[in-house]
Amino acid sequence: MTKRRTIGVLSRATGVKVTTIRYYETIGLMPPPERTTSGQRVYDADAQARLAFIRHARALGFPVETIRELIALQIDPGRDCDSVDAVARKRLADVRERLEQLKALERELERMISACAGGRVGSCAVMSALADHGQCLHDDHGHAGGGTIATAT
Amino acid sequence: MTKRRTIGVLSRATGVKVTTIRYYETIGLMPPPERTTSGQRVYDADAQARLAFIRHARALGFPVETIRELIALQIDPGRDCDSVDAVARKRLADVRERLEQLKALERELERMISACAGGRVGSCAVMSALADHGQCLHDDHGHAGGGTIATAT
DNA sequence: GCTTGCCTCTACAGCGACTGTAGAGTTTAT
DNA sequence: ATAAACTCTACAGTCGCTGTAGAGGCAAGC
Repeated sequence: MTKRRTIGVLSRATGVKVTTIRYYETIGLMPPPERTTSGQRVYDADAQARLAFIRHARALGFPVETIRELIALQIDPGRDCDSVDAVARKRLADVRERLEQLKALERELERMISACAGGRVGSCAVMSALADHGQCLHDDHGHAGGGTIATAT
Repeated sequence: MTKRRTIGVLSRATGVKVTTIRYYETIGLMPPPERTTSGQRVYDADAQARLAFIRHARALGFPVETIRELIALQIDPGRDCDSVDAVARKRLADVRERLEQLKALERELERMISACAGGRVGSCAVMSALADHGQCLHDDHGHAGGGTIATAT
């Protein structure tokens, strides 16, 4: 007996919000499930496994497009593992790059905060550190407008 | 003689793209500058300082709303420095939290990749690690649907 | 004066990955 | 029978920009 899951049950089982599950369906990441006569979605164990896979990959920061590729590979399990490995390695490289950026941010924020003596805003070290024309971080203020600002948080 | 800067000059001076400067104007982060008779924007040194401040704060990951608050504080420099300090500390806490998350991702990705023996996709360790129902990272799969998936990269 | 080539203008759509809302219908529990 | 909880669709909004289209402006060289 294959368990019949409504979208809410599936949501609680996987930790993916109901609206997000429907969104994944609209973008083709989840296949359209069967419906009851009244039109409610009914999911099986395969759907749950797939959603769990997606959730885990998203938690690791893989973009949706990459997950789409991984699923395509999954469906064709005879192929070489290299592409999967490459995707994971690429992701690891991205994560490490972001880690370095964040560590730099951490250092600068620490420096700013420790300099704050708690006076008035007019003489606040944090403020003057910010007003300082971006010397500390990545000061490309001379030549090119390569203004890729660090993607937030 | 106050230098008259067109938007392109300002852009090159600060490393903020022309379109982004105009965007900051529409959202009220930059004040509307003077215009030539033909309608082109003309900026002064104050505008450049303000834009440099914004750029630096954005590079540190402060959200635009927070920068708006900081600018409001800046305009009123007699007030206590506490709120500025608090904003910076909050940001530091956010950065550190994100650092921890990313380190966890790094560890899990390393583990996945080192387990990959390079066979076929059907038996790929990376794939089965992903299919594994989210045990490793933050397995809130029991009770609540608190599905805040780690914000990507 | 005229052309060339870059610069600037406005207005609006699109990105990624969802989230929120409105308004209506369905299922389950009491 | 009724209330509570769930589900449906469709679409707008989020954040911080980026890209596009089509039109007009400006300095330098001829």
